[in-house]
Amino acid sequence: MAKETKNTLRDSVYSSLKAMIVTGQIPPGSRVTENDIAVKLNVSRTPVREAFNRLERDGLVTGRPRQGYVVTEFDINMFREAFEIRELLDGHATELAAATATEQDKARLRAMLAECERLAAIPDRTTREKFQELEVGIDLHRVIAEISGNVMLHGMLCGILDKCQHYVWTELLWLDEWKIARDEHAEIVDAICAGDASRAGTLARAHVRGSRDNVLRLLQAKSDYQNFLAKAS
Amino acid sequence: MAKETKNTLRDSVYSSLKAMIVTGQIPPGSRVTENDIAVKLNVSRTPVREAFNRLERDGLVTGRPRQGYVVTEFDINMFREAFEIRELLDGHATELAAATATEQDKARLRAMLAECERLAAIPDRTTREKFQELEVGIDLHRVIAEISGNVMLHGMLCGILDKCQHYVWTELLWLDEWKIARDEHAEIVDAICAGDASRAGTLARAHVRGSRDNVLRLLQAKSDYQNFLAKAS
DNA sequence: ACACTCAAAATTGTATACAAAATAGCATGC
DNA sequence: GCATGCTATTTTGTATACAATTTTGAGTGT
Repeated sequence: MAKETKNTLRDSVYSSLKAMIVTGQIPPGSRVTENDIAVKLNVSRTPVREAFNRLERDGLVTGRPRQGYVVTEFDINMFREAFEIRELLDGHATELAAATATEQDKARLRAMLAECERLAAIPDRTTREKFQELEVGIDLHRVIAEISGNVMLHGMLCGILDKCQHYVWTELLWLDEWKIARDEHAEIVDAICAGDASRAGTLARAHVRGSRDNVLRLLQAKSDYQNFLAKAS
Repeated sequence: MAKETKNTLRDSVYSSLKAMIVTGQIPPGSRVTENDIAVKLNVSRTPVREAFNRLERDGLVTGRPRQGYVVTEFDINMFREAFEIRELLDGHATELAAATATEQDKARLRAMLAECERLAAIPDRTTREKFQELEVGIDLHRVIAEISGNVMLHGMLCGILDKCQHYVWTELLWLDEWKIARDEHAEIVDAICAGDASRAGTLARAHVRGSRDNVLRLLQAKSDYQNFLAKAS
């Protein structure tokens, strides 16, 4: 049956499908039919269709009339676009969060930071644990957006972060060199806790740019590696 | 049948419903049942359901399981949130547009400006013509976002602009004092045509702030008027 | 061997039937 | 007369049946 059982089948199917897509279980570019999913999750096509509709709205799948759905393949351009927007939104959200965070909010952020540290310190990490660290790192930004108090901003940032997460997980997680900018996260949380909105915003924007450059560097490395393999064969 | 006939019924229903909601034909806060719409548009419930799903994702209706859908009532807070984000996104999009606009793009913007002028100059305007002027004014921002070249940014801005349009049309259009900031639009287009990204961005951000203040002022006037009526009765 | 045509299979789009849940109204009891 | 509980209606959630369209493949003709 479904992975997570919520109130309605539609929501449950949506969650399952989204998880399968974001984590790369269903690889980008692969064609997915309603029937496959319906059979796999043991439900009828109706809730599956509605889940697909929402996923299409999220930009995680693209579907053309009577031709089925394809898991979105993000190219480097979409990635650049997403990070360009993230710099604006994340920066602003972090400023707002620094200005309005309560003690409870601050404790929550520090706890996430600690969890990140804990996961990073595990000696021989499984892939699952590496996933988790990445996920907490991204969740930190979601929580900051939530603390900002701007509900719309929070929603939009969550949508973008989903896509970034999808991209990183499906394209780059095979690289062991991946590193989370733990220091930068810590600095941002510090600035928020100190209530220094201006500094928090500046740090957040720099962090987004840094993450972007880091990913672009890894993509280059990946491309080089693939070229090397192609030449060698 | 449906208002606009596109490829699929779902799309057609979506367009019709969205138009009815954004223009206030279906007033905010009113409950809408799938069956009503299905009967009204002479289609089955299935495409109506899918249209509602998309509208819910757009934030134009909110639906809870087995309780039907309600046209979203925007309060002043949502309005502030939307304009806060618009200032960021619109500003950035305008900067990008100024940096990359082709001659064709510039001609398109100038044509929209001219259309705005034409509609504004009509002596005794019908409500429909007032609608149109407002719509072209908002469309100008959509086109600028499109010209920016950042597809994701364009999509997000369109979503926000839909909501702003909805809010203004349903809450404020009854006021005759409404004025479009034609001069500001012209200045922005000028800056884009001159390729002055920095100035275009600054103007755009100021324009969003100005529009926000203008709407807030009108809201205050509306509130005062309603209080006056309440006291008088 | 290649290309073209037609048909069959697969897949989505739409409609309808049925089930479950929530709301509203009515009746009954206090 | 009011409150409470039950039933009936309304409405969404899900499943399935049917229609339309696209794709694929086989078969035939050149």
